Amino acid sequence: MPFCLATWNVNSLKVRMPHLLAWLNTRPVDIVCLQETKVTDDSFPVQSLADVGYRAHFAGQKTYNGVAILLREASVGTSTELVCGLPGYDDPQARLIALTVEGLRVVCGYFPNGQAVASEKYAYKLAWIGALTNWLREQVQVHPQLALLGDFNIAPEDRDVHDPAQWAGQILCSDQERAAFRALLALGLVDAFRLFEQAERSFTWWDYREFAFRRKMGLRIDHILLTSALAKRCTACSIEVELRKLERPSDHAPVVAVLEEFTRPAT
DNA sequence: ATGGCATGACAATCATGA
Repeated sequence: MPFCLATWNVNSLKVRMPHLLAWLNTRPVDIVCLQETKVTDDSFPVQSLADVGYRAHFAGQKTYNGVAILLREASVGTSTELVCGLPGYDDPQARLIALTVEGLRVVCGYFPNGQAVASEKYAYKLAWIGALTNWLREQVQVHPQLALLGDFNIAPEDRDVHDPAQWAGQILCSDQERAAFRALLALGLVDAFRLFEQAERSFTWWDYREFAFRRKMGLRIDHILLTSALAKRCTACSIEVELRKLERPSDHAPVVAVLEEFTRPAT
């Protein structure tokens, strides 16, 4: 049985629960990273997810942000080393959660949007990613099998943008953001999606406005980065575009990476 | 040049997203 890792910005877990449950029913991925849950921890739908076989770890806040990692009970054991919030970076915004399961370090991040280049939020975005990069530099040493999944809010290359000329230098596509993305790769991580041949105009986010989805006007800003040890085990990576076609969809589609059968290292 | 659409908080608009 292959082992599947997924990431999905749900844009409100409360609103997207029916979609999430239906999706997990047809595609029972083993580990699911969620962003923009927009729920406080006391109202996280723990029971509804337990009912369909998933154990949840979460770090949320009111109205904005919020991240979670769901573990499929039938396929993974106990998790350890739970981290909520970016270590060493004092941040009231709930944007990071990490845990270790099956020898796998799973880091789920909701990167700041940045709003506009040169804005205060842009500076925060770059600082946040810088702090993440520094923390991961240590993490990849300790955990050779590490996966960074989430909404990066960065389109790494022009081929990840429906209209590169229109987006040139804009937020999500600026040189500094792309450099920050490459700095993450420089830690020894690889973009799982680009390990395989993919269709042109493959995106993970489409604006709700202007019929952007049907017009294929999107960006690829949700990613799964893998250490080389994991990349060797990765046999496929795809975007679950079908979920963007549903009624009341999230503006993001999930990304799924498939790993070949995991062999527990000898202890 | 601006807003479009969606969500949540809050009770008519407003902040935020990307």
